[in-house]
Amino acid sequence: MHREVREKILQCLKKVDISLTKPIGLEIPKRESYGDISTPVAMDLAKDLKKSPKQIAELIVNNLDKDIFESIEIANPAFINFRFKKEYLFLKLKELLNLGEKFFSIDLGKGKKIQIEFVSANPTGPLHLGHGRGAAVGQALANILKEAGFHVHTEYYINDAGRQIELLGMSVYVALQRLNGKDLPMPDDCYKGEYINEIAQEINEKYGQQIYEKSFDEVGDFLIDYSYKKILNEIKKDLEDFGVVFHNWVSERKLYHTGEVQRAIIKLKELGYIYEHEGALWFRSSAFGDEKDRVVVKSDGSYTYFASDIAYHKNKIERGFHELINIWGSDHHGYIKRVIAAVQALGMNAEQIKILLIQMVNLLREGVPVQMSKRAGNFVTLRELIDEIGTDTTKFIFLTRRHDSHLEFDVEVAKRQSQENPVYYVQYAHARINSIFEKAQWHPKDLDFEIFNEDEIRLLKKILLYPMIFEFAVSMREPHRITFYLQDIAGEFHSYYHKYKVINEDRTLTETRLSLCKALMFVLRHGLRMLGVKAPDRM
RNA sequence: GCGCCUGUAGCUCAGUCGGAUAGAGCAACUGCCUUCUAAGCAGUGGGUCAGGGGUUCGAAUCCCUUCAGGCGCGCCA
Repeated sequence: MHREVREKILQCLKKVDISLTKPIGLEIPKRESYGDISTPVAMDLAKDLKKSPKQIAELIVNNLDKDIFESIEIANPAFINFRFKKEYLFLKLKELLNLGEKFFSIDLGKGKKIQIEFVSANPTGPLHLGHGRGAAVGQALANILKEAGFHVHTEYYINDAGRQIELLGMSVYVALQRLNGKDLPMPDDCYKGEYINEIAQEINEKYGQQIYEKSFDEVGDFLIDYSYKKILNEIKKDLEDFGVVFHNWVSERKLYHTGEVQRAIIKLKELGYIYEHEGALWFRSSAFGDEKDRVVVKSDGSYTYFASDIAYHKNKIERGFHELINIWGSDHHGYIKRVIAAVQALGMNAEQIKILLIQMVNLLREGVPVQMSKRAGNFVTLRELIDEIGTDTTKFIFLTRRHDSHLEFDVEVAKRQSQENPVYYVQYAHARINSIFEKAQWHPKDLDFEIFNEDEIRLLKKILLYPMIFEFAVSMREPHRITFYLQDIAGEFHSYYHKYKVINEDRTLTETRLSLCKALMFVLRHGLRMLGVKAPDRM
């Protein structure tokens, strides 16, 4: 619906020979008295055209094709407020009913290839809350972008090389020794969670003394391999149960083994961005706005983590994506500039890579902050949330915040609150509608939309504006906007449901109201599907 | 010390890259189940948008500054 408005304004501007410098802004007015949809475009144009905003607004209104509007008003300072004709609304409703959820598919992507890399947690321990948040956002983003016509490719980058993974092996080794009566202290930088002991236990049962009697040098590689693979499998299972699916899993090790890391450095050297200083090789990231240059090959000849990351991004670029989206924990923010610098050095525009930071999740229990440390083994896992709170609630809570705002997650409240939880509110609306359709047969033949009352028209308008919200969520890369809309429209429905009987003695009225419910059902299903949340038939 | 993020109702948070009289949910209080699901509805109260300056027709939004909180600042990963 909003697209027709935008289209008409564009046509009109063309007609009066005004060119735009930025896209036409459309808003849903705060007050109903301001109309159904509104644009501040006249005010935006005022500066460029050196005319009063009001004059421009009048010019636009006078030259506008008004067929779908009941009224168009100019309000102070120079908003143009549109109100749709009922017949037009009914036309759109019929279209929606015919198409179902396909009504909401739009082609904004035009086949553009986007890669989203998210979660990418080190396989040194179970996924925790923060990873869950990244997973929920990443998956929802993938869903909406795909729905909007982008070719979306999701990927998990496995940091299965380097120091952390070695520490994992060492942790298991020490746990194994302790299990067999040796009084070895667990080194400070080792992982201490219960899962380490479980892995040690498992290895002990399977292999016993042929492992623990040997030195770490002898069995380290085996332990590392065994442990990280086991953990990675757990991670995969957790994500699967959380409804998150990756098209691809990329191994950091592999980038080393195939020589891609080396080739990436050579490539940068050829491009003139690598120089030697104090025995190390540096990448000239300062040429792209980073505070200082960064080491890629240490003076002892080994690569830094950054080197493999460059290789990984080079690999992404070579696969021909038009846009890369990386979803990181906010504690990596200091890393952004150098990665964007590397991507630019390798020939991509800065606009083609977006790094979304997922802010910290502050964990509370009954209002009391819980200190989380992966190494200390003191944290709430995603698995725990899935089991105790459920995937739908967990996802919904994660998606009821902007990704870059801090989130307080009180586990006890989320568990206890199951009755007042916003996700149930939305799902309940769907279940209620479904129960209506279980009681009534819907034969959308003798519809008479003219009998809609004020409340029904309002609900219909809100339903028909969902595509605008959806489009906005897509272009801003902000799935949480859908979450808020769903809560809003669910509220409208509950209110309506309470006030009117959908099934009643009047055949035509019943059919017509059922049509409205059907339309809303499509919206709820679509929105929930985008968030990765179930739309249950009964509750 | 430098950098990034945040500061909106008692609490948790929205607020369409500058727009109209700042919005939800929770909590509190008052009502509503013989009627399509009460995981619901109707209503009431609640704000100097952290403080101060600036930019302009117009600021929660942009700039400067102060304060408060979080997170980063290795030839670690």
